[in-house]
Amino acid sequence: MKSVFKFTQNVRQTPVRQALCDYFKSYDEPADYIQIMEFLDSSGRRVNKTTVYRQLDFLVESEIIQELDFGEGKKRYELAKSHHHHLLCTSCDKIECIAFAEDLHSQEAEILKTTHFKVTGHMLEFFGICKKCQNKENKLCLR
Amino acid sequence: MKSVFKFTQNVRQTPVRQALCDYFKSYDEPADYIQIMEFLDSSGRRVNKTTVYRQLDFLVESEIIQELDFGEGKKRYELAKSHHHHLLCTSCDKIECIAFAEDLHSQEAEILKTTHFKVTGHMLEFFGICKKCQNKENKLCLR
DNA sequence: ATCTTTGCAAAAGTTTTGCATATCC
DNA sequence: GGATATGCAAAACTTTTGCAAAGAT
Repeated sequence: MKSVFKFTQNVRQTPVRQALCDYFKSYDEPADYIQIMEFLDSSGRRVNKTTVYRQLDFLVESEIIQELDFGEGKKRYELAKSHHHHLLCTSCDKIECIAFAEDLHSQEAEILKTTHFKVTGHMLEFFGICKKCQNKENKLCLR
Repeated sequence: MKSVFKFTQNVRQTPVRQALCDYFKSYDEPADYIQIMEFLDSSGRRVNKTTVYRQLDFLVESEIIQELDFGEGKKRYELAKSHHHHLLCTSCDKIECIAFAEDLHSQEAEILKTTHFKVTGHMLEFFGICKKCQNKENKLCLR
C-alpha cells in the first residue's frame, strides 16, 4: 500500500516516518510525545525518542502535521488542516476542533487601526466544559 | 515604604516576595524565569530557583500576577490585570497588550450553538510585525 | 512557639546535540 | 557510494519535590 503523503526528492520512505504518518492520519486529536510513543510501542516498534522528535520536526517542516501548544509545558501535534481552533474540556481533557466562517477579521482590523501592528497569525483556544461533561454531576466524563 | 499589595493573614511579607511584586509592578512586559532571575541578581539578591518558582506560584494563586504561555516552551508572568490579549512581534520579540470591547462574544455564542461546549475561558494571542519593525527594511527593530 | 518561607540537592519531564552506525535509493 | 535516517548517551532547559534550616509574626 502506497503512502498517501507526497515527499520531495531526497526524502526517504522509512518505517518510522510511515508509522507516524499513519498515526496522525487515523487519530483526530492532537497528540503529545507520550501518546505518540505509546502508539509506536503498541505497534511493536521500539523507536528512539531522538528519532521521534526529529521525525516530528521533519513532518512539521513538510507541513504534513502541525505543532500545537496549549500551555501544558509540552507540544502537541495533529495532521495539518485548514486554519481552525480547539475546544479543550477542562473536565475530561477531550479536544475538539472548531472553525469560524469569519474568524477574527474584525479584531485584526481593529488591531491594525489602533496599534498599526500587522497581524500575520494568531492562536486561539477555548477552555470549558464539553457537552458530555455538562450532563454529569461529578464532572467526570467517560468519553 | 509599605507594599501596595494586600496579603491575607498567614502570609508573610518577605524580601523575596516584595522584590518580585516590585518587579512586576514596574515592568510592563510578560517576563520569563530568566528575566526574573536577572532582575533579582542585578538587585543584589541571590535567590534560589526553587524559591522563585514557588513565589511565582504563590503570586499566581493570590491573583497578583498571571501566568502566560505563548508556546515558547516556558511560562511567562505579568501583573494581573483585566482580561486582554497580546501582540507578539516576530521580528523584535516585543509584546504589547490589547483588549477588545466585544472580545469573542459572537464566537463563543456560535460555539455553544453548534457544539454545546460551554466556554469558560480562552487564550488569544496575535503574532505579526509591530509598527516600528514595519518601518525597517531589515526587519530588525531597535526597540 | 509556631507556621511560613527559603535553600539545597536531587530529580522529573520535555526536547536537543554529537557522533557513530545503519539504511535507503 | 553517498546522502539520509536512526540509535545511543549525554546534556540542556524548565519546573518540581523532599527535607532541613532560617525567618516572620
